[in-house]
Amino acid sequence: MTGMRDVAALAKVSAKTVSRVFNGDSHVAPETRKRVEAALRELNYVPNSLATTFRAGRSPVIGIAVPDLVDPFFGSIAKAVGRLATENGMSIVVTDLGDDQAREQIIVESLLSQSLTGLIIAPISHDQSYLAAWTSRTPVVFVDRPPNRVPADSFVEDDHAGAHLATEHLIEHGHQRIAFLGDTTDIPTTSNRYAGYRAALAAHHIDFDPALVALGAKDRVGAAAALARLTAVHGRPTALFSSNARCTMALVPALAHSDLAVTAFGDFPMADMLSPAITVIDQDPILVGQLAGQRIIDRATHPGRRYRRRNVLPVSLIERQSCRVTDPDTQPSRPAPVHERKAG
Amino acid sequence: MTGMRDVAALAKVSAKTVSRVFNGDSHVAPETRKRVEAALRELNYVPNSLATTFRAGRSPVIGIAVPDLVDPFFGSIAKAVGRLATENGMSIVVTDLGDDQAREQIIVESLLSQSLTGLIIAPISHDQSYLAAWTSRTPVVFVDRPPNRVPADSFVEDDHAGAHLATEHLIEHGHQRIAFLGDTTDIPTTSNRYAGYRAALAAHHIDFDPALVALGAKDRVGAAAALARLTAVHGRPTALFSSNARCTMALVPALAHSDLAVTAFGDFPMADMLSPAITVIDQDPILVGQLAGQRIIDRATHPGRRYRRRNVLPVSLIERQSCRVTDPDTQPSRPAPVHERKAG
DNA sequence: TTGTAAGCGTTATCAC
DNA sequence: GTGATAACGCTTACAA
Repeated sequence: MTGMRDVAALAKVSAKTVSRVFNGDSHVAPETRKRVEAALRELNYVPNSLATTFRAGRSPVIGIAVPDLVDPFFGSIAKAVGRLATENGMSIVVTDLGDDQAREQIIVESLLSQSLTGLIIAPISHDQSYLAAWTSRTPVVFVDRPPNRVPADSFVEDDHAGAHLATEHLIEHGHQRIAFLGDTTDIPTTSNRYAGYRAALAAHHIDFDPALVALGAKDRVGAAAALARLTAVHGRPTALFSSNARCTMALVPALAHSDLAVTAFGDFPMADMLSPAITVIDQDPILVGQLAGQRIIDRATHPGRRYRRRNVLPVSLIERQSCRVTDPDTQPSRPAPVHERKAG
Repeated sequence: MTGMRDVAALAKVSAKTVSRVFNGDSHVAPETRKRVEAALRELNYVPNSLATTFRAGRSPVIGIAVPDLVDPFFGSIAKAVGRLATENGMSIVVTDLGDDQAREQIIVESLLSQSLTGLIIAPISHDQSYLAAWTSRTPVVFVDRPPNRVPADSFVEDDHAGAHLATEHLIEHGHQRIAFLGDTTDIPTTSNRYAGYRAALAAHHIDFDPALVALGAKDRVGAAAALARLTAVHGRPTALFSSNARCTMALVPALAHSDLAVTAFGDFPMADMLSPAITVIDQDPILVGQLAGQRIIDRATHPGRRYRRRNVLPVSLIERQSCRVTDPDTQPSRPAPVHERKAG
């Protein structure tokens, strides 16, 4: 590989002058600059970014750790951060945390040990206190899920309000026996939504029935089992609130054989094309990614400045048909927009 | 940050010995090793990976450039490579190429200038000759789409056979007027599938009708327009082959108002839950990712060795209902498996 | 305006 | 078995 020394030799200047020219330093004689530029071009100089990065002491890279990269929600976040990074001459390293909570710390610390410009994380464990040792060196921003046992920036959706909205929507459609479906209330996202669900029931003076809470719906088998348990309950539910998109997608097959009205937290591709089309709480992953990425850049650029730590983004309800399954006299509205799969 | 010199001072040895201990070199007296290990632990030594990487001259990172990270097909590839990378102590940098062909080279070269261990790419342009300058330093593996104007490893699905299979399947269901839907035959993936489609027609002595080829179906609007054009044709089609998952997803809304039988190249989440469930050619993005990632590792580990450049992976047909829309007397088979959205 | 020297943290070389 | 020294390619500090 041809380095600055080679260019310097060809242009008959010192390596430092080549550095100056390459980095646009103004204190170079036009004459010299021209010679150096010619040499740069002739040798097709490409800087050794490993050396530059080493010298700078920090890598122009934003790390992203999410539970599941294939989930379009997290995929969109990564994509949005990626675009922002590219615009700022940086790149992104992406890690899939999977679902083994015990591995989170190892994976994340291996990311952090790379002297990144910043880290964006949607954690899967209940304790990110291990981050405390890193945050002074590397800005960390939480997305979708708030930090546990460590102070850090976060951009999360309004889980409570969204769940309240979704549950209330079912109540307004005349339902009183409304089930809650989730994977695990272990993660704050789900527990917040659970709280929102209960708050909506309470606000409408509907008694909460623990028998209507079904967890473990992380795949199709689990969702079918959960649904079976629910319909076996004495005083079976007439409606169901699914607390996240993954559950909802897992639920879809079982739903086909059911007459439950449904609202769900989180839109997903094709949700509007199912029968019935699913009424959902819509989030904005692209915005989340943009805000989180921008925060990393801001923190890295102005280390001193103060920022709002906790940021809650509003959500909205997209009404489709699934909320009125047992409410058939109402006109179906036309399908509302859904996140489309598209590039760019 | 505490470095090897600090550890060395504490353990009263040289930095080199610390390096030896830390890297498990056997030529260290047990006595010394113990002292050093204690010091390492006491100072909580974390190596400066920037320095290590700089010294090594190459970054333990696999680059991935795909058209669209949110597309579950590419997302799965990235995820599979990521797992492999983690298992080998590496990470992945991911870039979304978007759909601006002109930017591909800039984006990819900015990746390559980082001295990666290797690059996995699903290109969007027609010319990757710019890679020639890099391949001697960095192994490059193409996925999903073969290289253009540059020799390189590739792992692609059997586009021709898959399209042939899908088209033939419609023919076997009694269709003679079969349309081809795509975004652009510009990319080899689609043109290969187009060829497979035509070959199937020819094999069954069905005349090819150019009026039944509809392109530009890259989003819902485009797909609806394409479908409208097709149904306006004299001797309108009774069936349609959609040449990629993106088109198919875009087509779904329009399909609801149509009686076309459909087969499609590429499975996607919820394809089995639509009405009708879409019969698809199934690919295996996880396998693609594993093979491509392994090839990068192999090439990096054994630079001399020779490998098979062109690798074509078999595809299979998953029969659902959409292929028999105008063939209603046949029994619908039960839904076949689909790539589920799941972590881990 | 330009060049020299030093150093970023790690590891390879080669003495001891 | 252990350590001094140099080197990776670049940039900062300082000198000329």
